[in-house]
Amino acid sequence: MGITKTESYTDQTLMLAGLFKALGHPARLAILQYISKQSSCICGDIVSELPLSQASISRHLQELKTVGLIKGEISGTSVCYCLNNEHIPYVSQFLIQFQTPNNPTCCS
Amino acid sequence: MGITKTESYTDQTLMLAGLFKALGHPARLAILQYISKQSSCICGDIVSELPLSQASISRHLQELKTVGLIKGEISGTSVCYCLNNEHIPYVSQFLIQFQTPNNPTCCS
DNA sequence: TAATTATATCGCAATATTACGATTAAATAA
DNA sequence: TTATTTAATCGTAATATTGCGATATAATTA
Repeated sequence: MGITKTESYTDQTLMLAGLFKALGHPARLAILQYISKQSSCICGDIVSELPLSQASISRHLQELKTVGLIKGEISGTSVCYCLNNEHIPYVSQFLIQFQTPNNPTCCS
Repeated sequence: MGITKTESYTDQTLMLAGLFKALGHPARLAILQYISKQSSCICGDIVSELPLSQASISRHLQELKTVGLIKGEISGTSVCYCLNNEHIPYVSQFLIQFQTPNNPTCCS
């Protein structure tokens, strides 16, 4: 149905899935890397960095903001975006459980 | 368009985005956690663990397998799935760049 | 061989995502 | 006030995802 049975999962699982989902698009990864590369806040010159329209970049930025991966602040006519790394540790921590050695007797 | 301009990104970015995307659904996170919880290979009793139909679970398993997050091996009439942690370090490594301290002069 | 079991795939419907041009809104500059 | 600049939002079209019932496939068992 293209709709997810969200009521069946814990809040934590839903939150993590939301973060992963936001990270699950190459444009958003590129945006995050570009913002992270800058030492200070950058503004909408992401548009000139990526081969997407202003409208599309803006939508991706909103998605990243919604899940809390970036913050934005109006400054004049432009908007300054920067990383919000608050949630990154949860994501990294979650992945650790999958870093145990592969079971050698299993699915060779 | 619901289609991504994949030709604009590096293979590495596309691969990471694919992994994040696969992780970006609560059912798939739940499946991974369930598989990881078992000490040995488990089979399709994931179906009885999650509130999804056999067809839907099977689809999610295929997606996880496609991006290489799990491996599957036929054993009798059933199929044994287990984690493939091969790609996890890339994902974790990628996230490290975002773990630098937030710029305090930026987007208070 | 026929039935059973376990899983994958097909076909479909509902919803979501992606992208963009056009428009709107809000702040600044002329 | 009127332009200009910058970014968000609207509307639309194309494609993707999610989910399930039904069916197919493949190995096992009777």
